[in-house]
Amino acid sequence: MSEVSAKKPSRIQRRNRRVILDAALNIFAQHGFRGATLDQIAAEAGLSKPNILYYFQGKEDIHVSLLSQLMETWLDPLVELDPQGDPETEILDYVQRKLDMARDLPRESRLFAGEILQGAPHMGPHLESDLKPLFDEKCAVISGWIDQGKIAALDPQHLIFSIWATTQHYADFEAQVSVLLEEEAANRQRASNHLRSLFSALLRPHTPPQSS
Amino acid sequence: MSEVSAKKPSRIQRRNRRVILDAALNIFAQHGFRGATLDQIAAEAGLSKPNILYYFQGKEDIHVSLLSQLMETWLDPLVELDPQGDPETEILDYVQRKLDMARDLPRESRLFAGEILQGAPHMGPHLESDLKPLFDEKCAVISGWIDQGKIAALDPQHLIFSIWATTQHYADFEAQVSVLLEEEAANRQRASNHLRSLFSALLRPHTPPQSS
DNA sequence: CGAAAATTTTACCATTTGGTAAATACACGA
DNA sequence: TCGTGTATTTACCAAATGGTAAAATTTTCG
Repeated sequence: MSEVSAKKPSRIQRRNRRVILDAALNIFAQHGFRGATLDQIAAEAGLSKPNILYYFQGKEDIHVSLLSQLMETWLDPLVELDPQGDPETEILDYVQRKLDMARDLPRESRLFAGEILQGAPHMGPHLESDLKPLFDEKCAVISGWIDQGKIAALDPQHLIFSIWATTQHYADFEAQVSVLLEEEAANRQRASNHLRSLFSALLRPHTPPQSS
Repeated sequence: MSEVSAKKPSRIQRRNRRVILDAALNIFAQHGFRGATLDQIAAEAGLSKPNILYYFQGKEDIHVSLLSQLMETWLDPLVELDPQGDPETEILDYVQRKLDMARDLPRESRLFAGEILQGAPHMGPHLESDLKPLFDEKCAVISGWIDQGKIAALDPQHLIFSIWATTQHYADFEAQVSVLLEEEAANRQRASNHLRSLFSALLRPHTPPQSS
């Protein structure tokens, strides 16, 4: 009986909450938290402002809902990094998953980036409780691989930072990337190849030229 | 004679404009353009709001002034990349300069990141006119090095993106980095070493990537 | 000094924005 | 079909915010 209001949500409730969150994701990702207005979100969702406030306590509530919902999706690729798998494959596949995610979910990437950029005012706890343990765990996995001589001696923490930075860059700095890159269909593949080379070179810097 | 109002600025003018821009940099970097208020900037600058509007046409004018002023500083490390120098040294030194800049000027990095994240609403022209030509020029330099067999066959454009992403990450995502890294004095050096390894590994192997 | 120009303050204003109260329309099970 | 709880709209409001007018103060310079 710890739940205060535990009515099961109706079909309309579920639909409208989903519609609102999707609209809010568009707006928040584009303008940031302060830059977004409830009127914009309402218009995007095709609902009236008071109607939106019927489903959410307020602007901040929507934002927080989006962020915590995003956390799961966001951490998923790292969760999948398998301690039992082949180290090089695992890490390069992780890079690829992160890149795919940045490409397929740019709104989510920008929402997250904006939040962190502002000092994570709505996410401090989540970072500590969700991200930090996972990060530490996977750093330990990578350290283990290094100790076993399976990959080069690199810095696990900063390796992960580099993977995050390079992959999310394509979503977060898309406005800049698109100015500098002529629009080509092959860009996606070129980015993927580049990152593969980049991190693959780091993992086996002293290995013979060929391996496959 | 093309200047409309070309009075030379007084000492007070120069001092106050500088004070305002510095205050605005603090506020804009922390809250973004929409999140920042003139009152905050005024308080930070120790001036009254109307007094600020005596020196700048409006909020947007301050923001634009900051951004165009920043452009020079920001591009400087890339300008210094010397086509005549040793390729590996030049690129690794560029990485180091960018990392130092992210560390020493985090406000500027975040201001820039926020602007790009929102789709560069105040910087589109600057990107085209200032950044793009420089970017293309330096990509050509790197391509030249590749053609001469001085470095591995890599993708110049995406290499530069990776350098930007990894270095600026430490400023832009500082809120996340500081949660995940225990505060150590050595972190700065560790990041530097890591990035050196990362890009150095990419440059060295002259083995063309396997296509599959 | 003293007047003109530059600078700063005081007192406002219009708009935007997050949010609310209450009335109204609707859905759905008995 | 009817009544009850759910969903939505209408009409607002108070605070915040970008900005202005004009008076008052300070600086500059002949």
